[in-house]
Amino acid sequence: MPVREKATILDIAREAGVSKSTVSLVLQGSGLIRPETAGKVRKAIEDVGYVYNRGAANLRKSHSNVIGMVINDLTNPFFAELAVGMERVFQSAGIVPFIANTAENPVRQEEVLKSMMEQGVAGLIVSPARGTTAEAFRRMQQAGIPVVLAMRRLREGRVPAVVPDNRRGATLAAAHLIRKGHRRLAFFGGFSDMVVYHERADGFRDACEAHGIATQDITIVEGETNRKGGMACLDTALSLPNPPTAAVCFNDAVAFGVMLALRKRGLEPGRDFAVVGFDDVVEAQHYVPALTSVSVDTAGLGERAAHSVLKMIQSRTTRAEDHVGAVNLVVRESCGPDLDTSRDGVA
Amino acid sequence: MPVREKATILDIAREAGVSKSTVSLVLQGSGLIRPETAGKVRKAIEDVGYVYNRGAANLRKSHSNVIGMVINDLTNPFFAELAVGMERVFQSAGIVPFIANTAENPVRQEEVLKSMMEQGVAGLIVSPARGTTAEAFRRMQQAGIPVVLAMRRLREGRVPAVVPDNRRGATLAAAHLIRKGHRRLAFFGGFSDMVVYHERADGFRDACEAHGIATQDITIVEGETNRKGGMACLDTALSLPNPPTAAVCFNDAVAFGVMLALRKRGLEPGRDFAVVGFDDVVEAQHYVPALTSVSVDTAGLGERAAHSVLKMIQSRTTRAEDHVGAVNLVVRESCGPDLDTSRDGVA
DNA sequence: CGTGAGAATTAGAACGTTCCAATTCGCTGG
DNA sequence: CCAGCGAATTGGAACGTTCTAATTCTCACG
Repeated sequence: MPVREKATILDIAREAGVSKSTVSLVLQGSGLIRPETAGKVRKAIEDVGYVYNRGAANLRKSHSNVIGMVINDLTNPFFAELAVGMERVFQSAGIVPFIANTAENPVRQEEVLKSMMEQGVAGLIVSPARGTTAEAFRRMQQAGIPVVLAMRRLREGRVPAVVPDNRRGATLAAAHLIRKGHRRLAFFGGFSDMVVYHERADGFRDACEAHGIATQDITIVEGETNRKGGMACLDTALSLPNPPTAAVCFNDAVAFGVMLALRKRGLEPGRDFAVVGFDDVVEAQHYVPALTSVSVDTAGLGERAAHSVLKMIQSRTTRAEDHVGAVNLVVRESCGPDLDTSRDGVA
Repeated sequence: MPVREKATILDIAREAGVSKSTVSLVLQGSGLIRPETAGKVRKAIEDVGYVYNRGAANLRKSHSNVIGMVINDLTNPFFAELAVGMERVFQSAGIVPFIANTAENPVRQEEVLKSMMEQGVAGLIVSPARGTTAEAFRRMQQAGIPVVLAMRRLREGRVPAVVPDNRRGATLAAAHLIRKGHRRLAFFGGFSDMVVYHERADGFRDACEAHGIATQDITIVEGETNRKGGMACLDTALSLPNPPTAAVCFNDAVAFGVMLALRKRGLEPGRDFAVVGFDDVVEAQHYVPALTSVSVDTAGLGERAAHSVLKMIQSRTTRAEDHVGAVNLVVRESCGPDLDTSRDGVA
């Protein structure tokens, strides 16, 4: 491979015997150029192995076609689905989104956001790391770069968000358990510094209250939002004096953890303890037992968020309406059959 | 939010009462500047809300600190793990990798690679989409941009790759099944236009041959490398006249599919049919039954690949040694206990 | 054969940074 | 008080593109 210097627009102008302006015009597909000339230019481009320098171009154009996607946990299949939804709409808009992972780390997130800005992104879709404040987005607001939050909103600050109806989802889940005959319920996972946590936990409480579940029969255990956290939550809850017989989990990962921990204790999820998840990731239906979960149409929310940024970019505004996506409960096997109300649960 | 024009280095120079050169120096942390002056500059930067324009800078510097990561299926947790490994090393090198997904689509991959080049990436780690040819990387070779393939290598062409020892892994898996007493074996999933497929299938055949399994007792079924593909493979295989009693699967996703399909037929994975996966994704250990799988230290390979590009970038070369990562079989429950050799399998 | 009116092409000034070379500053020593 | 030196600062060209305004072609028409 010849390590020839990287070709510029002038090189290919010389090669094709035209001016750099002409080449530029061809590059942006202007109809002004005689097809014959355009052909010559395109051939030269191919011959020389020219690669367009978008950085240089943006210097003048001031609008790039890159959109950044900042995600807090690439490892959670849930976020991969979100990404997939977004990509669908960007692809058809001829845009290549750049994804970056923050691993739930605000410091890393700061770096990532900085890097994206420096790169000159036209817009940003962010699923913020735990503990993110509106402050983190001041820079973008200042620079007029559209930001849409996905899946998680901020406590304060006016950053538009696309989120599922967390409260209602949790209400549905809890009501389902109560309808099944459970009277001692738990909510597992999440931390009180996350807005989503409050929304879901509140929805859970709503249902308990509406159905007259006594406060002392409600167990709430905070914990990490992954399998490990779920396992820990269950262990904590079952060692309590008045243990629950069923749980609404912060998300599916936590639910899987809970089921794992149940098995480890020789209890069968669904029969000995009912579990509901949240998010309805693809694995939920394949698990044994299949997980009852609140479905949130992740990919759909991703699409929605993508459309939002696109529109904001076009209308050069930095604000937009929030969007709250519908949720619905997908009943599978992890809550077992209706509980005999005379039976008193398990421990 | 004041939609003030975006500030440049000159604005902050004016603000701080120094020259643009000084600001530039401060920006790159030169020790030449009097600390006092640097302080003034940094304050101005903060006040004005300046964001560095890396595009403009690269115009002169000609080396960026962006590294691209092109992945063929973000949805597969396996690749998310790969990404995580890479990020670990990039993070400590102060580099923010940009990830893009090709969804196993060579056309999309072409777009993505083009976009990354235009963005001026310093190097690329690519897990190529199915059917990718060396041709796809000619551009980068020409431009002297280091490319390292991860997890999949190309049939032809000299693009350095970091891959697991596929052949040996498949051999281990098959040998395990044979040791358990199985005599009619299958290999499920993957397509013959994938190099990995050949490596794994060959390893499988090696073991069969070494242990004297007759050719007519070997079933090979191609299929998609996801759950759906696995289900299809099992269905096909069990409808054959001389059906297998155990299978080595192309990857864990296929293995999960196979187990699903077994259940659907009322067969119990592990007891009625033995299954081995490949990749050992985190879910493998949590599945019921836990999946026996070939572990490949995905994150480790990711790290390795990352180090490779870094080194290539530094030494401005475009070639490097291949790296073949060690594999080992993690035995769990999906192959059941040793098979009674008098028993004749199932169908 | 001259004249316009488009159509097609082009020169040249930006854009925001880096970096070399040149300038100025602050001292020390004579 | 000045020479001289290193430290600190700065001017200006260059990087690869876009875009406006200007120029040159081409050709139909009188």
